[in-house]
Parts: sequence; structure tokens; C-alpha cells
Amino acid sequence: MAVMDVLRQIEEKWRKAWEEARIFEADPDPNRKKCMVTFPFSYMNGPLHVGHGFTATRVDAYVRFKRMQGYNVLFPWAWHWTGETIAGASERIKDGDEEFIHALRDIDGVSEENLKKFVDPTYMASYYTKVSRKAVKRMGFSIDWRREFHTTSLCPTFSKFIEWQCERLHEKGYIVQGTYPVVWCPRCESPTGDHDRQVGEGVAPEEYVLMKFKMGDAYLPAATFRPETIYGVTNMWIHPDADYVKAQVNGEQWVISEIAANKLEEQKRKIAIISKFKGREIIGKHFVSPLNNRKMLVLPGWFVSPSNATGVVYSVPAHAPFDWVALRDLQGKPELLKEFGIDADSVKKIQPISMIRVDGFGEHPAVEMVERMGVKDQYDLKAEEATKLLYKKEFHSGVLKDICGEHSGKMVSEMKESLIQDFKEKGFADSMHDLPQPVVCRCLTPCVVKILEDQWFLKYSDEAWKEKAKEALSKASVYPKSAIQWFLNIIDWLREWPCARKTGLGTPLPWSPGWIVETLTDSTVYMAFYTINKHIKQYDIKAAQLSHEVFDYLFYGRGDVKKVAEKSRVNRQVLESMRSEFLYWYPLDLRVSAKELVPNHLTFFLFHHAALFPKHLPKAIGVNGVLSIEGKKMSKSKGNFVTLRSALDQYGADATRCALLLGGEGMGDPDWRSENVRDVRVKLKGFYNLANGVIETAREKKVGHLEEWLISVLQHRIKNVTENMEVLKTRTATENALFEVWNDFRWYARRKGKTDSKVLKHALETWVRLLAPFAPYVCEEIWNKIESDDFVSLAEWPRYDEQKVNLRAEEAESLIKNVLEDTSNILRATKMVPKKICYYSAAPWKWKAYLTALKKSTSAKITLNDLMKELMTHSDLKEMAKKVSKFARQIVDEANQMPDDKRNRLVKIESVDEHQTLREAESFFEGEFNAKIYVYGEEDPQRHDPKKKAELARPYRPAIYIE
RNA sequence: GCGGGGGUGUCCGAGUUAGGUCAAAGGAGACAGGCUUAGGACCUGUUGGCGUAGGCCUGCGUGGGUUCAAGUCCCACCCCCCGCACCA
Repeated sequence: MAVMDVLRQIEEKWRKAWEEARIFEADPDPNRKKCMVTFPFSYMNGPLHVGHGFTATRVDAYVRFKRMQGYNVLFPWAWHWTGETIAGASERIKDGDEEFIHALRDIDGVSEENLKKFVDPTYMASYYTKVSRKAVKRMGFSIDWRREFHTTSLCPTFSKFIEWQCERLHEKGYIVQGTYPVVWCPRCESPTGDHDRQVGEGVAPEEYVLMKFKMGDAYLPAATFRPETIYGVTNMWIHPDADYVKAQVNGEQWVISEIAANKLEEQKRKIAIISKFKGREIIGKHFVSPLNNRKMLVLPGWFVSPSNATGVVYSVPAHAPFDWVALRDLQGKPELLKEFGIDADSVKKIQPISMIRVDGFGEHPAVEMVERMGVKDQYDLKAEEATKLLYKKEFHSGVLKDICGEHSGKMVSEMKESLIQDFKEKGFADSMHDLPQPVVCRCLTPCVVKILEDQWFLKYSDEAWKEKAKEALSKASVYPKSAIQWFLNIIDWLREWPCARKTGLGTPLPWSPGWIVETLTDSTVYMAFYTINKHIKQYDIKAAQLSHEVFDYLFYGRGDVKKVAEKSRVNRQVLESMRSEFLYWYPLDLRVSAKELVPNHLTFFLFHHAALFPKHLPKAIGVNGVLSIEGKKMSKSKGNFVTLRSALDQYGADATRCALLLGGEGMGDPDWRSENVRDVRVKLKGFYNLANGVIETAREKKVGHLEEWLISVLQHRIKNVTENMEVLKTRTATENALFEVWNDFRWYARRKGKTDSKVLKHALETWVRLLAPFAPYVCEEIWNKIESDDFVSLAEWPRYDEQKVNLRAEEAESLIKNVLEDTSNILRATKMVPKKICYYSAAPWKWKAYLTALKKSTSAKITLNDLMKELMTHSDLKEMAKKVSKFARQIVDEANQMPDDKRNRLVKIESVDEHQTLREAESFFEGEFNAKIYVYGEEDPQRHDPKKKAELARPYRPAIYIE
């Protein structure tokens, strides 16, 4: 039968068997230690892919491992429907977005019939939930499905839980109202996030400082990021052909571009247009500096963009390359000024005013920069680059010169904020938000910045809350440890987080109609809901019954059960059982996610647990890398998107699981390569065959050296896999459980020449259990053939048994490996075809000297002198002092440099019977080298030793002679 | 820019916390042999270079340094990936 068929049948068989036996359903059991592990519910706007599979398989492997260790393990599952994306996807289908529909049809495998129904977001979500649930089951994840749910008001009982959660946060002052600038689509009437943009990904609103220069009865609010340069102003730039307005802005008259006036209306300004005109109409007029009433000219600047901030720009030619080039353009071409009726001389007279000192530049950095880079004129693209470079330089290392009044002598980078503050207080400055680059919504509408009022925020800026989150973090184990610093940085960096939106699926904010709880907010403490959802479903408890009092009782033990039961009409015993179930399972023992959730979900998870469940803080957090596909980032549009289902169809569950697990651990990004997965599949089939062979042929009861060796090394594998699993090093664990053990078996077979030992079958029992968390299906099948009665999924995890460790057997085996290697090496170097190979084991006195040296070097480095002194206290050695001293010279360095654990091991086992060990391996060596093997003691008078090799023998290093 | 993670042999990928067992696990690929004969199957071995005796040389991003000894420690530099907010 083909590989796939056998494995597929096995999978089907055991998936059903597990389901029927309900072995993954977990109920509280006070006699057993519990372990609750979760995987973040995934968003159902598409099918699960192998990226989900990677993290989830790590979770399941851990869960299975813990279950086998005897823990009462709960692994629940749920689905995330909250947010705008599903609704947005439906919208795109309604609009007939071909590219999008194509992706759903070809990658997700959605039928035409279903596609039509996708215009209903609820249908879409439930469709993907159904498909994904099937894939999750096929993967062999050991889930208690009785606790399953999905989010949003479409699951009213869960919605009630979210309401409760929000109320409690609100009460504690962690949800507050505030006002914030956002990128806004006027057509969609909602904020436009990065993913919803056609143009302008990554563009965020920036706050421009507006320096207000008086011009007649109005102000020219010039927009800048560098308000400190006001000390170097020489003139104003206005685009002559752009549309400007004079407008009443919050009680003042401003001259700004018409576009700017519209923008300001979205930013909480009261705007009344007084007049409209082209820019040229104010060119040639004078304005004054707010600092000292210095009079300056408004000049034509064609580089000015009316759609950037106010469309009014002040000129600092000493420090701004654009300003200098534009001024130079006018000075060099007086004819440009004619049409504006400006006197060319007065423009010629304008000199750059130097006001920042910066290393590497003289008086006028902008002038130098323009010359260095050869910027031709204000239309030259290099002007932009020059501006950026100089800005950076002056910001980081610039110092304000004496003409800057009270700010003189200060570093630009250090005084900027306080200067803005100061100017605003004095009424010289104002500000506005704008986008540094154009942003266009997916609906093709250009976006603006809108100041949103009365939004609801999670107050992550709260210092006390941050402290609690950090404490929660410090109490949790984090795997890998290197993620801790990242979490700490994120906790510090987090500020207000908008926690409600106007559109999309979700739970309405209970106290503020029209707002819907945002997706990251409703996914912070929902794991607590798993503990009680079993009862909610079992007893058909309705949402209306789940009042805040009920949750308060369940989670906090607040109130009188009798009254709570009466009021909610939930049976009292049920309530009590829910309460104790929560107390049993919570806190969470482990939550694992990909690292992309560190800056948001996982940190929020900590914050919210610290706020709502301070007595039930998560015990551990696992973070892993993000899976790529054939070396590239997974993406539907690029076509390299692998759904879990397609992986299962092609490779089966065990291979998919193992390939994912072997892909990586820690924060490194694993890679999915179909070639690899195929190889893993073949490997697993090989394992299956090997195991069957061992089971069928086992009959030899005799336990010899090699059997002892195998059982001994197996102990190290057990220890290794166990220790790595404890810290979620799933890759290392899988690698050891699959390949390293395999190699042990292989070496055994090679040495022994046959595989009919019962010990081998016994070792297989251990091996199968070690591998079961990773490849549960095939292991279940083999286990069944060995044991027949129980599930390997419930079998006892192998225990490291120090009694079974046989260091002497291990050293003896490593001696054989070394001799094998040395012999091969000699054969390679000499290109001989051996007829006869002689091995000479080291003489007893050498062993004695060797062990003396090792023991002596345990505590401190030894010298040749010291060693000799000690050796000479033995009369037998003293008789052969010359030989001994020659030998001692050889071993003193070896003893000193030997790693401690190896030295300890050798000291502990005293010595191996080298001669005997080699004798026993004679037939093995004969088979390997196809030559006659002779084993002698180095001082054996009968030895065949024409080249006098025997005396070279050292402990663990027999001398070799080949002919 | 800020923050996090990385750069290892043909490729993937351990090892770096505690320097020596490291020419460097394991897997893949390649090569050779077996099996058997067309199957991308299975088993075994080899896989940095050199070498007529178990050795030597070169090597873990680059350049320095510490040490008897460095992939592992210190300093400087270069390069790659990821996150940076109203979005799941």
C-alpha cells in the first residue's frame, strides 16, 4: 500500500477512537494536578493555515506531553469573529472584487455556491469555522470540544462575558474617554487602518507646528516640524497659483490653503471662510515675526504644496535646503518676480540667517548641503534628500546660536518640545495634524486626519497598571527567555488603546450604545470563559441569565449564591459547580502564540489579567516565530498560502505536525518546505515499518552488553526530551524523540547484526511514548500493537531511571566507536585493503596511571612532577619508572583538559575491560572491515606485532596494527 | 529612527546561558554499496582540504582583543528579518 493510504487509515481510525472514548474531555479532579493550555483563537475570515498549525501543534505537543505526565489537562478551542475584517471581506465580495474572490475560490477552495452566500458576514464566519474545525480535528489536536464557542453578539452568552469584563475595567478606571487624531476615510466614515489602504501604508498622522506670523489683520500660520528655526526666518513662501482662503479660525483670521481649511474642519476647528483667492494675491506683501516684529516679504514658492498642512511655509535659507534653493532661484532670475511686482533688489538683499551650529558645517549648512549635493533648483528631487539629511544632522547634533535668545546654547534635540510648549503658551504657535504622504482608502477615497472625540480607550498609559502588568510578567515563565525584554519594552511603550469602534461584528459597549468592543479587547481574558462554557452549553443557560452578578460570583466569589441563583434563575448547584470549575482550572498554565502578538495581544492579556484576575495570573507564556512558506512570507496574493487542510490532504497529520515542529523553536522563524514535509512523511512510514518489524520478531530474552547500552542511552533521550518539553523547546524535543532514538536503534542493529531482542521491543515501548506527543496517530497504532488495551495518548510518560544508566556500557560502546573510526582513518590514509587487523589493549599499569591522573586532576590542574611523585608511591609502578614517566608525559595534558563531566564519568566507572570488550566486538569488526581481527594485550608475549605498535596503546585508545 | 531576533559547513538547522568531549548534533541533498530490479521505495556507509598509521591544515558575518584553549567571552564594524497602534 502507498505511504499515504496506510497513514491515512491509521489517522481516521484513531481520530474516531479518541472521539468516541472522549479522552480529551477534561473535568476537575481534585486528586490530580491540573494543566490548562490555550492557543489564541484565530480569526475566521479565512481557513486556518499552516502558520496557525505551527503554533497550535506546539501547544498540542505540550498538552499531550503533560497529559502523559499524569496532569489533568485542559486544551479548549474557540473562534474569533470580532472586528471589521470579516464584514469588510463580505463587502468586497458584494462589490465583486475579482482578485479577492479569486483568492477565496482558488486558495481557500470555496465553492461558487458558498461564495454567493459570503455577502453575509455571518455566513462567511460560520463557513470558515466549520472548515477549520474539521482541519483542527484532523490534526489530532487533543481538544475538549465541549467548551467551544465563537465571539461577538452572535454568541450572546460570550457577549455577556465581554460586557461584564468591560464594565469591570470601566469601573476601575481602565477604560476612559479621550480625543485622538486618526487617519480617516470620509466616505467609509471610519478610521482607515494600514490594511484598509490602497495607498499610503505605514503613513501616520503627524503634528505640524504652526508658527503664526501677523500679516495685516490676519495670521499666516506657517507649518513646520522645526519651530526652532523661527530665529532664522527671512521670508514666507506661498504657491502663486494655488487656492488660498482667508478664514475665521476659532476667532482668529488665518490665511491658509483652501484644502487646509477643509482639513482643519475635521480637527475640531470652527472655520468660516471670509474670502477665496489665488496665492499670488498675497505675494509681495509684508508680514512680521512674532518674536521681534521684524518685517519680511511673502515670496512665490512653486515647491510649496497647498495640500500639505496649511500650504504656508516660512523660509530659513541658512538651514533648509529647499528655502535656500528657492531663494537662489528668485535671486538668480529676477524676471520671475516681475509679475508679482516685487522689487528684485529687496529680494537680492535677503541673506540667510545662521542660527544653528552643527559639526561639519560652517555658517550656512543648507547652502553647503545644496552645493555638496549639487541641487539645481527647487524642482530638483535631490532637494528633498538634502532636507532630510540636514534635518537629521541638525536635530541630533545641532546647538542653537546666540541669536536664539533664551534658548541659546541648547541642543536642538533636547529643547524642541519645551520650545513648542513655550511658543504655544505665548500664542506664537498653534498646531495641526496632517499626513506626510497621501493615503487613499480601499474605497478609493483620499483620507484625511480626523480628531475623534469621546472615543473609548484602554488606559495602558496608567503607570500603576503598567506596574501590575510587569509584575504579572515577572511571575510568569516566558519561553524563550529572550522575549521578556521585549514584553517589558512593550509595556512601557503602550499608551491609550482605542477599545471600541463604530462598525463591524462584536459586542456592543454596554454603557455607550453605538460602540462595539474592538477585537483585541475582547480577546484578553476570554480563557476564563472556557472554564464555565461547558456548563452554559450543558444546561442551556441563556444570555439573559448571565448578569454581572453571576459573573461576579463565578469569578470573584462575590455575593450570596442563593440570591444569585434566585435572581438569575440558574440552578444553585450549577452555579457552584461553575465556580469551582473556574477555581480548578484557573489560572492558565500556558498560553502560546507567534511573536507578532507580543506587542499587542499577549501584552494586553497580561494587563487585563493583572486588572481582572490578579489572583489568577498566567503561569507561563510561550512565543514562537512566524512561519514562512518556501522561504517567503505567506500571503494569499503572492499565491504561497498553504491551508492546514491542503497540508493534511497532501501529507497527513503526523507528517504535517512533525515537519512543523522540526521547523523551529524559540523566536526564530521556521520555514515550510514541501520537500521537507514529504521527507518527514517518508521517515514516519519508515518508523512504522521498523516498529512493526521489531514487534514481530522479538523473541530473544538474553540481555547482553548491547541491550544494556541501548537501555542506558535511552535514559538520556528520555531526560533530554522531557527537559526540553518542559521549556517548550519542541523542535529539540521532536528531533531527539524521532531521529536520535532512531540512531540509537540503528547503531544497535548494526552492532548486533539482528533485531530480534525482546529488549528492543521494550525500548520501542519507550520510544513510542516519547514520540507520541509529536506523531500521535502512528504512535497510537504501534502502541496498540504492543499493548493493545490503552491509548498511548493516556500512557505514562517515560521516566528517566538512573538505575538503568550504565556508564560502563556506554564507555565501552564509545570505545568501539573510536576504534572503528581510527581504523577507518588509517585505512583511508594508507589506502590499504586489510587482511589482518590487530588491536592491542593498554597494559594494566597504564590504566592505573591514567586513572590516578584523572582523579588527581579533578580538583585542580596537575603537573607532571606532582603526578610522577604520586605514581612513584606505588611500588609496582616504581619498578618501571622510566616507562611510567614517558607515559605520564602523554597523559598529563589530556587529564587537565578533559571536561569535568567526562572526567567524573571515567573516574566513576574506574575502568572498562578493554580487552574483553574488543574481543566481543571481533565479529563486528570483521564484518565492517572484511578482515581477520586479532585482539592482544599490549604486553602479551604471544602477540603478533612486527611494527612494535603495541606499546602505543593507551586506555580507551588501543594500539592498532594493520596488514 | 526606536525596539526585538538573527548571521554556522552544499542547503535547512543545533550548539553561544556555565570557553575545552567541536571538523562542529540532527535532517536534507550529493556520492558509493547492498537489496531488488525501474519505485521520488528500503537498508548501510561516505560527504571541508590534505595525508602510505589513528595525524595535520583551514574553518562558524568582518576586523581586532582576552586565554594554555573561542562558534562560544570582550570591543568595533557590516549585513538580514520582524514589530512600531484604532489593525487582526
